[in-house]
Amino acid sequence: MARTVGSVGTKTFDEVRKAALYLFARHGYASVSMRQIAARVGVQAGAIYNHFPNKQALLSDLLTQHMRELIEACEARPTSKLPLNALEQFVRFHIRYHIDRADEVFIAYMELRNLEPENFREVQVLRQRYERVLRDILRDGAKAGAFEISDAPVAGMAIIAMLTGVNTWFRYGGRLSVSQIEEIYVKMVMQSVGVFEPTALLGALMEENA
Amino acid sequence: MARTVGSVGTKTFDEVRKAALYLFARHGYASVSMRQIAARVGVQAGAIYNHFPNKQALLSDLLTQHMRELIEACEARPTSKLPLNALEQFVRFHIRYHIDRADEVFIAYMELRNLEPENFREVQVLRQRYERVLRDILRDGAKAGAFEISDAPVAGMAIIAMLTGVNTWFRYGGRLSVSQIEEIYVKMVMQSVGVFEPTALLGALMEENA
DNA sequence: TAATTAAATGAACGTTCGTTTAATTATGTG
DNA sequence: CACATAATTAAACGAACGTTCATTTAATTA
Repeated sequence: MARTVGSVGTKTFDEVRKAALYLFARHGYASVSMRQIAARVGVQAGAIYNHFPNKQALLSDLLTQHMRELIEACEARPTSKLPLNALEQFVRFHIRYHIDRADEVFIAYMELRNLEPENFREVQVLRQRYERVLRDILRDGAKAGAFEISDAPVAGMAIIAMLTGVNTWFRYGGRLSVSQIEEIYVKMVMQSVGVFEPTALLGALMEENA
Repeated sequence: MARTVGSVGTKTFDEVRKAALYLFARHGYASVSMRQIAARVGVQAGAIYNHFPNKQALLSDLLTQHMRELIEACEARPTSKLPLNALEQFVRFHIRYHIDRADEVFIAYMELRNLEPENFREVQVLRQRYERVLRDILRDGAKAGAFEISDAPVAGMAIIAMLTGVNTWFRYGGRLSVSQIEEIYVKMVMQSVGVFEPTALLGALMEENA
């Protein structure tokens, strides 16, 4: 096997992905050498080329794979017909997923510019598909009078930025639990779109984690 | 002059800073070579070392300088005693400043990890001083009953992430003007902390840009 | 005008980079 | 067990990296 991302799922393939993810997230794509990745796997640099044609393919694989899994998980999330509940469910999903996959999320934002044009476009399309989920919830909710927002696209970008920002400061073992953080963000997002009364769903979950 | 950041304010010094800012923002610190920076200035790579001792000092200078100017501008912004107005003024300042200095803001977030420990700490201290401004507004406002927030530190980080996120999508000449974007974000932030009625200040500015 | 200093050049330094190649080892199938 | 194939190693490639340095050029001061 050589010159292509083909040995999917084999032991070394997965270990190379994992090592690259770890190192890219901590030091950045451009600062990490193939030799460093190989050393972390316990192998020589040349061995990586049996699983990935080059360094760029390794980055591209990590990013597109992450975006695909994000979308897949997002489509499998619980969703209500009520815009209000749908938004809350999206927020909970996004916060949880982005805390669980901190490294993947981080490089998906930081290393976009190190993707060659074709790979960049592929990731960009996937990202836009994800952002559209929230934008549609907001648009439908605004149309139904459930939300008080000036502009659904901007509101969507603002909310995603707010939520994803949790990754820049959250660390396990800190002052707040994941559940507590989730509640804080849910409340802020709901309020930001003009929803002030706790919903049944919101109220029940706040009791649960009180 | 050599081996130190000493030729501050000279022509080439400023041009090197500007070229580095431009290139770091677009391609990332690690991906930009001293030769590329020099070429953009119209000079040979060695000439840069008459103004900066090394590449790291160039990055560090850009980041600390940016943070200092941000804090200086922040301290010069209009500020009300009323938490509600103070928050609105902070939001307007932050949005404007971060749209005006897109490149500086971008590298201040993206290239932190490429700073050596000592330089990193310096920038981090400045960043925390800035974040504290918003946190104090939120804390005081919450104490006075002006805001409906669960946790001032988290709310502060969430709001800053939301506002700074404008840099990832805003481009001049787009669908919305800077003023319109400012209004949208002001409204979202005020609502996110539980403020729903347009204030006098908010109302007046919305009229102005209607 | 002469002396001094600053700035820039152009070549070179040692090192590291991503990647390739030939030889060797491991693996799995008849 | 033999044999084919896949995986890995160790060495090497040319290119590019940050940085240094002797020297030249330009500007300033004496």
